[in-house]
Amino acid sequence: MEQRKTLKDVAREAGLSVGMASRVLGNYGYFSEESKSKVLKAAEKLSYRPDVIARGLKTRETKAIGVVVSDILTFFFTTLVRGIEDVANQNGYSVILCNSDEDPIKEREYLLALYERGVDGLIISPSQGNHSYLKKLSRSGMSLVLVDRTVRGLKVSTVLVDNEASSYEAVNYLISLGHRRIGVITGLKGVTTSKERLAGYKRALEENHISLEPELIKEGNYRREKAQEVAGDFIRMKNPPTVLFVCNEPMTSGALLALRENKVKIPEQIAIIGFDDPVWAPLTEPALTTVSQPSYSMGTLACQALLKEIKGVAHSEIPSEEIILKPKLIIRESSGKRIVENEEATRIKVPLSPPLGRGIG
Amino acid sequence: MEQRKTLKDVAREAGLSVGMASRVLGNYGYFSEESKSKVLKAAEKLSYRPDVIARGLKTRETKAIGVVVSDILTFFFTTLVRGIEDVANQNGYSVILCNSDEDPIKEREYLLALYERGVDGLIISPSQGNHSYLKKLSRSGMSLVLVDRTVRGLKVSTVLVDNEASSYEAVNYLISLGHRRIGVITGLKGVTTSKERLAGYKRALEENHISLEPELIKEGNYRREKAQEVAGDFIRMKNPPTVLFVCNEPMTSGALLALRENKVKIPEQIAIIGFDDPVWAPLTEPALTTVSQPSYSMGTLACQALLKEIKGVAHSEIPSEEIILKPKLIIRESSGKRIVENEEATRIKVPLSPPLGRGIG
DNA sequence: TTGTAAGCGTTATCAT
DNA sequence: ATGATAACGCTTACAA
Repeated sequence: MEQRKTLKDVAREAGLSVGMASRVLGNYGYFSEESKSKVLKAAEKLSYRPDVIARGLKTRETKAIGVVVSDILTFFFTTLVRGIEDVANQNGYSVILCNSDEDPIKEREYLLALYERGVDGLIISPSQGNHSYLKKLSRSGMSLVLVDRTVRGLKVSTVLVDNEASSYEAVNYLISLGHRRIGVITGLKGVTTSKERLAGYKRALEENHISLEPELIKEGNYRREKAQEVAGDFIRMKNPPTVLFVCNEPMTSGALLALRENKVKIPEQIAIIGFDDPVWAPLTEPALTTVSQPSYSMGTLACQALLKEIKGVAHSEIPSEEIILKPKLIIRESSGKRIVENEEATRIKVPLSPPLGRGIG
Repeated sequence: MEQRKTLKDVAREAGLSVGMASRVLGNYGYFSEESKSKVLKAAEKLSYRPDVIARGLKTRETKAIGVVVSDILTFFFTTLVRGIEDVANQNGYSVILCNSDEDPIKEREYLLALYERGVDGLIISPSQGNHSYLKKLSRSGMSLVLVDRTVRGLKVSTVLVDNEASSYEAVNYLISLGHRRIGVITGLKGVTTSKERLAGYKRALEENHISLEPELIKEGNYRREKAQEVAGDFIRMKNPPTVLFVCNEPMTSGALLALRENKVKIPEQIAIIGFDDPVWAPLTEPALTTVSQPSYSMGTLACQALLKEIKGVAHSEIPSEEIILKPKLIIRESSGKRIVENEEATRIKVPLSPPLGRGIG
C-alpha cells in the first residue's frame, strides 16, 4: 500500500518548488519549457493525481453537485437523474445522489449533509412541506435549481413540465373516446405536480360539462401499493368509473395489478391511462396509453441550468430561468377505442368477473 | 448572501479559541461545562455547520463512497444502487454515482475522478477489460468491493449471485416443461455474468442430453435494442426455438417487443423467460416468468462489506469476504405450461401470423 | 522565471 | 482546562 503522491513529491522529483509544480500542472502563470517538461515528467513518473479535496479547500469549489429526488426507483426519476449525471460528468462534476422518499425530514437532512459537503450546487425535486430550509440555502448563495416540482416563494431556475395542460389533454382525450365516469388516482398531497395534474383533470371535465363526482377522485401518494389499494376501491364501487387516470408510473403499475387481480377486462370494463411512459408501457396487455414526460431532457436541462447558475454566482449574475416542457400523449390500447355516445350503455353492461360478484353498472 | 460560518466565527462568538471550539463540537479532549455551553450556544446562534471538506483534508477521509455501475437505467442496477445508498446514508456516507455504460474507458475515467475526489471506498460492477487500473487502485490501499461481477486476479470482497446455478435451474425448468429447442440471448461478451449464465444454460442442456445447437445461442449485449434485433432473428429462423432465455431485463423487454411486433403468441409459439424480475414482470401478457436477483440486498450487503473494509483498512485488517446470493425462479405464464412429450408436435404446429408468413415448425 | 509563504477550515499536538 | 500552532495538499500573491 503505497502512499498517495502529493505535489510536494512531484516538486521534489522535478527538483523544483511546489509552486512551480502547481503552476505547470494547473497551466497558469509563468514557467519555462524546461520546468514544464521536468514537472510533467515527474508527475507522470509518480503517476501523480491532484487531490481535489485539498484544491477545493482553497478554491472553494468541490466540483460536485447534490441531487435530491424522492425515489430513484421510479422510472421518471431514474431517467431524470441519468440526464443530470450525463451532463454533470461531461462538465467535470460528480453527482451525489439522495433519495428523500417524500419525507421532508429526510430531505432536510440530506440538504444539510450536502451543504456540509460543500457541493457547488443542488438540484432538487422538493417534496411536501414549507421548505424554509431550502429558501435559507438559496439565500445563503447556494446555487439551486428545482426540477419537476416547485416551491412557492422560491425564485430559482426551474425545469418543469406543464402538468395541468397535459393532464387536461389526457382527460380530454378520454372524454373524446366517450368516457364520462373518469376515476383519478391523484399524486401525493402537498406536492405541486399532484395539484396540477388534478387541476387539469377538473378543467377537462368542466369544459366538457361533465359534473365532477367527488367519489371519482381518490387520493394516491405516488406509490404503487397505495394505488393498488385505491384501484381496488374503484373496482368495488357500485358504479365504477369506465376509466382510471393514474398520476404516475409506480401507481399505474399498482392499478394494473389490481385490475389484473380482479380480472377486470382492460379497456372493456375499465380502461386506464397513466402518467409517465416507462419502457414496459408497450408490453402490457393491452399496451398502455400514457402521458410521456421528457424526463431525460428535464435532467439535462436542469443540470445545464445549474452549471450556468454556478458560473453565474461567481459573477453574481442571477439569470433564474423557468423552463416548461410539454409531455406527450402516447395513445396505445389501454384507454379504449372510441365509443359512440349511444353505444356507451353496451359497454358498461359487460359484467365484472366472479371475484367481484356483480355487474359493473 | 451571507458568508459561511467557520469554526473561527464560533470561537470568536464564544470568546474562546478555535481549538476549544473544535474540541467541544467534536466532543473529544478536555473542556469545561462552561466552555461547552458557550461554544454550543455560539454554534447554534451562527447556525454553524462543519466543513467536511476541510475536515477531510486533515483526517484523510471524505465520508463519501464512489459507485460505478454500467447503467442506472436498468432495473437491476437501480435497485442495487438504492440498496447501497440506503446503508451508506444511514452510516453518514454520501454516494457518488457513475454510469460506465459498459465502456472500459469511461469506467477508468470515473475511477480516476473518484480517486481524485478521495472517496473512502469504491463499489464497482466492472465491465469488460483487463481492469489493471482497478488492481492498481486496490493495491494503493483503496477500499474496494465488487458487486454482481468479478475480476480475475482481484482479491477483494465481492457480492455476487450464483449465475451459473440459477441459469441452470431456469433452463432445467424449461426442459421440464417440454422445451427442447431453447434459444438464449446472451449478455455482453467479456462480462463475467454473461459467461456464467451461458454456462448454466449449457450444463442444463448437457445434463438432459440435449445437443447444443450453436444457432440457438445468439449474442446479446445486455441492451434492449440489440435483443430486439436478435429476437427478430430467432423468430425468422426456419426452425425457431420454442422458448427464449433472455439474460437480463432490458434485453427481455426488447425480446418481448420483437415477439409482439411479429405477433408471435407467447408462450404457444415462442415462450420466454427472463433474467431479473422488474416490477412490470407480472404486468405483461402473459405474465413473465423470471429469474429474480436479490438486487436490493446485493446493494446493502456490498455497502456493508465496503464500510467494514474501510474501517478495517484503518486497522490494516483484510477480511475480504465473498458473498454469493441465490436468485429465485419466479414462475408465471410466459414460459409455457407443461407439455406432454408426445404432444409437443401440436404446439409447434401453431402457425405464426402474417408478418412472418410461415409456420414455426 | 522561480521560490517562498500565506491561507483555505479543520484537527490535533503542544505548551501553559 | 485552555490557547497557540503546526499540519493536511493545494493555490496564489508576492518577493526575489
